Amino acid sequence: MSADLPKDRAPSIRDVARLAGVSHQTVSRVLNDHPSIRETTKARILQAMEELQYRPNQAARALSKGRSRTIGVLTASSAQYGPARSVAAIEDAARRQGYFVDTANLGVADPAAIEDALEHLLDQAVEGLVIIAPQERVFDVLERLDIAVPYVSLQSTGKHDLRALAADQILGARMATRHLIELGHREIVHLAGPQDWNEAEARMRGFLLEIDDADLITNPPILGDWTADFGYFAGQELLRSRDFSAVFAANDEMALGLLHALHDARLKVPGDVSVVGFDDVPVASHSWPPLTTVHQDFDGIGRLAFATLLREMGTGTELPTAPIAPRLVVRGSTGPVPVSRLPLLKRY
Amino acid sequence: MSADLPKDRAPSIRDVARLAGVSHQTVSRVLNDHPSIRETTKARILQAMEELQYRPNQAARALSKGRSRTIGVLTASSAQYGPARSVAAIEDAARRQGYFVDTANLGVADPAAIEDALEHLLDQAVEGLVIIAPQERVFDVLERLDIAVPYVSLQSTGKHDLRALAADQILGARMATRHLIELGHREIVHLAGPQDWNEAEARMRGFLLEIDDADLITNPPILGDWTADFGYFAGQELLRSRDFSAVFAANDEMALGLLHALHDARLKVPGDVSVVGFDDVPVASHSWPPLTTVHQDFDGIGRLAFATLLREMGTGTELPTAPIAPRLVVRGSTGPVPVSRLPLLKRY
DNA sequence: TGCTCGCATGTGCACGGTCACAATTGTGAG
DNA sequence: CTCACAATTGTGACCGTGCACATGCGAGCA
Repeated sequence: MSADLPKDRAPSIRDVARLAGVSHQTVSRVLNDHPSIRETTKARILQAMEELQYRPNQAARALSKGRSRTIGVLTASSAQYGPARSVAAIEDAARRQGYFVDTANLGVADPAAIEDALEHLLDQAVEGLVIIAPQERVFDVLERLDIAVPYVSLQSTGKHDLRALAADQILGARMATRHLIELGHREIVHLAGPQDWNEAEARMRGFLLEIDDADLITNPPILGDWTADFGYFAGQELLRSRDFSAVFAANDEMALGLLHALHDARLKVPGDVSVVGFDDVPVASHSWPPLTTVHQDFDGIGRLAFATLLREMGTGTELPTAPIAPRLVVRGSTGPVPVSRLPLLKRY
Repeated sequence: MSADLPKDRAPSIRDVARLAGVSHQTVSRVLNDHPSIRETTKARILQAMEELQYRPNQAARALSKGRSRTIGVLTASSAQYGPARSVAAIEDAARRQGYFVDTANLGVADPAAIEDALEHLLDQAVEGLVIIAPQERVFDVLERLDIAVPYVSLQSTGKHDLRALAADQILGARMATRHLIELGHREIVHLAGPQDWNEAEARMRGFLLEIDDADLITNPPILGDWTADFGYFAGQELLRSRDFSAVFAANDEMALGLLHALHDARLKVPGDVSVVGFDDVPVASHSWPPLTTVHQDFDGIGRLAFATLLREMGTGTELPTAPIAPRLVVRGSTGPVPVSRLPLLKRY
């Protein structure tokens, strides 16, 4: 029978100590797995904890240790498949290590909003940050605020690569582009992501590098906003104005919207136009035709991000830095360049 | 010029107090907007804070006030569009009110994992919980643990409706089903979600109610797992074994997978088969044909969930409880029952 | 002038842990 | 049996804030 006088507040380590007939410090030792404690004492204390339904107070612990065991995740458009998936993986990994995860979402990404979200996370005394809002502006703010905690970033580019973890976007884009070139396509359009997104820029760079290596020419890419709606309208526009036999879209959503526009125009995919996406979202394999795309291991990236952050934070075990390779998944939306266009090719 | 002796630890209110020449309590009053403070004093303190880059310590505040200003979000499959969207909305609303959001993801949903995730959140002394893992098991665990904090649940059903906030799933399902019936369909198949998901059950119930009201008969629904892959395989199976002219899928992903199977079989949608989904994910309007589906306002649901939780927690202002109505969006995947099937209908 | 009252501010402790250090008990060798 | 030393346990201060309760001070009033 428990003799707990309901003191309305949660039981503390001293309450446990009293019940077990020891000092509060001994209880603390049990909590922290201190080596020298007599087994019988430990058992008695554990039982007292059980009886009182004791639960350690994280705030008190954070206060006295000066460590919050919390990491912050800053995301943009976290409703998108890739980021959402990575966030879930990070949370999972963090929880396994006893860390808490605090998230802040960026609706609009103007500097004020970014700073606001960042301040919010810093208020919580996070020990590290994961940035999944890979926009250059975010890094500018990060540098300006002179953040005291380590951070890593998902999705990479240029100057911040030391802290960036991601599938190699440039390589992925090159794989997609080369695939189209190998199928004989010469007039390839790139439907890019928003310019201020690092990964959009990296994919565009990969595309241009590959085009260049093949001695092809291309029109300037179309700058989109990642959405299927944009892909649809861009497709309508393209059909009206340009001559092309293949499109490399910077993500699957835009590719799917594009597919819609092509269907509307009664064009055959891949008979008339080939389409490649990027990400390999779950429905990509069920579009009509199934979408050829570049697969990324979002879970793996998330896990790796947390592991790396842990290392940066000084805790955590060293782990082999497995590079994350993107993978081209060839499905039904790409095929040889249409025969009708072959004569045209002679021009090049 | 600041005269900060770098004491390696973050500045506290006492440091600010010393610099401003007041007591720590006066600084605390500034932080908490206490009414009686001389303007000049307040200004002096604010400047001292600025100079020291002072940032209040949440852990200390939580400890002394006994309030963490943190809410917990328990999600299952948070990478799915709807939940991800609602979570983002919740975080946004919470941040606006100065609350922190701690998230725990449920990979597998066995009771041990549920309890684990819940314990994790409770360890952080959350003041409220939002459950977006609408599985009956979760509520069982919640009841068993006898949680001391208020909670609300997204997606509803039966016995927990008092705390449930969601678009009316039954109504949505009825709307989708009625739409098919009004188009003349009599052999309608329901591709349901996993039975242990409340919303899957609600949608199935809505479907059956509407079928019943129209005096139709139907085969037992097929129990799926929400994925497009399942929709695809279910479609192949259906084509092999059953006679039907329309399918109501419990979510868009399964509907899209089903569409794929129908395309593979060279069937026309909606010429041969009509398909309705549920959720209205962004790509639903760009499938081929564009998917008729039931739209839910995930953002609104998330915001309402947080507002309600705030009310339950005793803070927060009363707000009009706007019921969240789902909305049928008719697109290209549904049409009149095929002429070829009309004679068959005479049987009924 | 003395008293009350309200504003502005200060003092000291509590919150629930951890840390550094002291005290006590147990163990084995000589 | 005694002593050195390790194992185990206890004591008190401290982490940064907020609360309860003084205290000082000027204004208003009899």
